Amino acid sequence: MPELPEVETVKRGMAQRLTDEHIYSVDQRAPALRIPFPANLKNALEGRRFSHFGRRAKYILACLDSGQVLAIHLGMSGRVRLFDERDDYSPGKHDHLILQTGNSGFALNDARRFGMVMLMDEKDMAGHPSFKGLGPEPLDNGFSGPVLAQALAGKKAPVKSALLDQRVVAGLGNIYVCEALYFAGIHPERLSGSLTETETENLALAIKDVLRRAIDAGGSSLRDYRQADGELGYFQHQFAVYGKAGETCPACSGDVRENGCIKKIKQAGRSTFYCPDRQR
DNA sequence: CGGCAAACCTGCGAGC
DNA sequence: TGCTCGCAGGTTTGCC
Repeated sequence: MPELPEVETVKRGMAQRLTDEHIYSVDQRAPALRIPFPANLKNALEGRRFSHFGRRAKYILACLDSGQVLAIHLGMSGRVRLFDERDDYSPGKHDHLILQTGNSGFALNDARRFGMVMLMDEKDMAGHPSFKGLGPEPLDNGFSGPVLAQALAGKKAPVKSALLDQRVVAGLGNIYVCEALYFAGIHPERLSGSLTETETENLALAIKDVLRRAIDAGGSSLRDYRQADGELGYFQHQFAVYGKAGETCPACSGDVRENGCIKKIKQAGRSTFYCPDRQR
């Protein structure tokens, strides 16, 4: 399900609910998701307190008072179901990990089991294989047109594929790459290295803008903490091109045409949606 | 080295 | 109604 905005929304829901909560039980109901659960998970968690929550790329970082971090990746179908009454939760299908705290708790639900749960010392995180090669956080000040241009320079892959590469920029997925390219007016098949300075500037701005708007939409759907489960928030109803093949994009909506402008193609095995008239 | 397809797994909607 | 097919928001591996 989740790309950066959804993961950020889930993280905020968890932070709101679980910060300073003490963990008193860990129920691991499957041996593994995409990778095995950490062998010492129960021991490492029980009795600890959640000190704070963070996010890096699409990983939720649940930080413990022990100095360790529980890093959760939701894969394609992962959800975090928060609950608020102690012992008030009966496991459902695909609930693979259930964690109870004094006043709350959550179940990690993942039908496809593409998700991951890892445990590491906070101080070792930066060097961990899953984090070492990650590119900049797109919403950080350090991410800009020139930084993006640098990362794309010399790459032969189409810009669409390059933006999915977490080493170029962290946290984007198929949906928001399509949306950002649309708002930047850049054709997804353009070669990465061929973008002008103006185009990389516009692209960096479009990435920041579309992510911010999606997080805002997710945040607005968060008034009920139960919606902190990794589903696309209301923003999915605001996609300009993603999933809209054959429909008309917002910029073309004033034009008279028989068929919608939005096309769907495959790039590196992934669907790309774009408007040939507005993306060059 | 870079880029791409395949694999990991289940659920869902479309079409017959 | 029920079956089969194709497709799905991610990451990693292994092959060219």
